[in-house]
Amino acid sequence: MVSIKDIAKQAGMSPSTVSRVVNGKKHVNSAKREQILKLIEKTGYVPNKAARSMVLKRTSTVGIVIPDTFNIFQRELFSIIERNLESFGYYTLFFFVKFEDMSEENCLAKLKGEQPDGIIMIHEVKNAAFYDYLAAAGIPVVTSTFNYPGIFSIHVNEEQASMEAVNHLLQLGHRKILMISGDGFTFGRQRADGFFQALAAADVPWADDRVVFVRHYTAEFGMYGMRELLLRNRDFTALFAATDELAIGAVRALRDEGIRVPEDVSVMGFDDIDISNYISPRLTTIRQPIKEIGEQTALVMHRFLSRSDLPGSGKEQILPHRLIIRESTAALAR
Amino acid sequence: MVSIKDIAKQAGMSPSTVSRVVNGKKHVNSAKREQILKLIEKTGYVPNKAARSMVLKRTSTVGIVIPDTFNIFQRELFSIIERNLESFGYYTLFFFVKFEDMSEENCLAKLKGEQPDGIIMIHEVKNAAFYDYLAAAGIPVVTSTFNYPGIFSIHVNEEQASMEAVNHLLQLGHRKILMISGDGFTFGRQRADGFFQALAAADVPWADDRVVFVRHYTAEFGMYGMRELLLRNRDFTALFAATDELAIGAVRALRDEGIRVPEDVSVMGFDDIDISNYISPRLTTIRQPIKEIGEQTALVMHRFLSRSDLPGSGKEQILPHRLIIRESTAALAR
DNA sequence: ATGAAAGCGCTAACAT
DNA sequence: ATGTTAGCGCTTTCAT
Repeated sequence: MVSIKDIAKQAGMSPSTVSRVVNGKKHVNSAKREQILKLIEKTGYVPNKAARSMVLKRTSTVGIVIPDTFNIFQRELFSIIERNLESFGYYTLFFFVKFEDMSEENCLAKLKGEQPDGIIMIHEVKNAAFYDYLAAAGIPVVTSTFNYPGIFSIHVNEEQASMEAVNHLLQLGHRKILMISGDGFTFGRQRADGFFQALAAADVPWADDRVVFVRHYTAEFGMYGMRELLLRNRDFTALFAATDELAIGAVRALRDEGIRVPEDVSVMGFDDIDISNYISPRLTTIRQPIKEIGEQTALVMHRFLSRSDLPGSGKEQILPHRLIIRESTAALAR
Repeated sequence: MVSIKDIAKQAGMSPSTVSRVVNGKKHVNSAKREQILKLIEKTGYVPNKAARSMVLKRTSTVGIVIPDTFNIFQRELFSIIERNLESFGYYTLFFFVKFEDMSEENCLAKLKGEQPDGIIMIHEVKNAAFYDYLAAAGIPVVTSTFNYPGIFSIHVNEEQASMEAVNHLLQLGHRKILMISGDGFTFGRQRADGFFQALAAADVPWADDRVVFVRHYTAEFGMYGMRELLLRNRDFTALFAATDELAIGAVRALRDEGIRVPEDVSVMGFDDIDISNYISPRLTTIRQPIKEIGEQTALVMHRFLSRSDLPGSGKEQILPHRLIIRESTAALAR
């Protein structure tokens, strides 16, 4: 591995001069600069990140905390964040939190060793010690797609969005509406809350057994959830699933019972993942402004880190969602 | 940030002793060891990775090169690899290659700075300089899901798998079979080759315009590809898509024209991504042994790195695929 | 068994 | 404008 010393020696100059060139500092004779640049090109020299971090006491790295089982929506989100972070000159480090005991602790230990300059959380870690450590260590944190007290958060208004989803169903004439959500994260509860609120606002009587909370927000669990609901009571005409993947699984379970979507039952999703526009029926859903969320997340982090401009007065940024009406919902027959 | 010196000072010992304890070396008085361990626990000390890498000249980090636009199959794969790598004690670093000029160079530069101990490639980088650098730098490389001359590769037999897919269609009585593949990567060409070979072996006449190569292996491009094919010639009864996502998009395009799957046209996918078993119709596809591929990839890398056991004589490991028959294919209606 | 000292590659203060 | 020096946190000889 060619080091700064090698370059210096070959150029007959000191390491400092080379360092100045590498970092684009002023006060270097332009002829020498040229020469060094040429040498760098020739040798393929690239500064050693570890060495640099050590003296600078920063790593130029942003950690992204994300569930090991990230869904398609999260996958798209972190791609966008990564891209934007890169454009600001940061490296990205992923911390995958697994669905296991100790995984959060594990992740925290890793994080301590890696010392990222900032942390973006796309996953809601349960252990408060996690946030406490970050706060104590003075590491800037931004949460994306959920909010955590005291932390800068970028997300949509989940309740509001859910209410709109349910209102869409209500406007279509549906009254007997079911919901599948998850109990894992705050957004699952928020989306369920929006569901309850919308129903209450419309004076639609509603019973406890019309909602089921499953363990994961996947198609597989959507199918299980729907089967459970089907077992309980078959008198319904619409379903609101807390994520598109859940919706896809639910549609599967419905079809397996010979129930047609949307002719017999309307189904709403949430997230508008890529595939939702291609499957049959195309899913009616709520779209989160994923691009904006990703861009804002990276931008806010950059501001924290560069201190060029502290994020606005507030502690959260709420971005607008949008109802996307497609084929999986229809007016109540008759 | 608490350092090894802090611990040493508090314990009234030297940094060397602390280092020995941290690294579980012998030759430390067990009472002192206890005391230090307690102190580490208390202070939450975690060794600084950068400092350690610098003296050790290794980072305990494995880089994973993956396309920015990774599909669901790749997402699952790298999750598995990451998990397994972690169990061997490695950190994982992701290098996302974007679909842009210079992105590979960019990625290579990053890689040089990060100095991972090994590289796992899930993405087939085009630029030979990439592989050349890795070889010259003596960094072990393992390619997963594709093979590259001279590099240890773990993958299925793509041609063979495609032939089986096509044979399934042939056995169902189909003769007029179309294909959608991509031109981006080797596997796209290999899967197309398998298609041609199977047709040739069965003496099925075939024309050039029955295959289309699209730019990305996504549902969106599957839809475009199918539309193109539909424009050319509507006389066909089956389609083989090089990935499940392509297949999903193709089914969309077919349906938009009122063509039923599988009643009018049978559709085969490849990869068996999660969602394929939930959508309608459930996709008939080829399953890659994703878990085994991921585990083997991590294991082979570990062997390279620990030198405990060099990977077997060969340079590749071919894992068995499997035909998964579901609902999107059916016997040719008379 | 333990400590002192050197050095990994780099940057920044300080000289010149 | 450029070089010299110290030091970031760690591990590893080499003494003792």
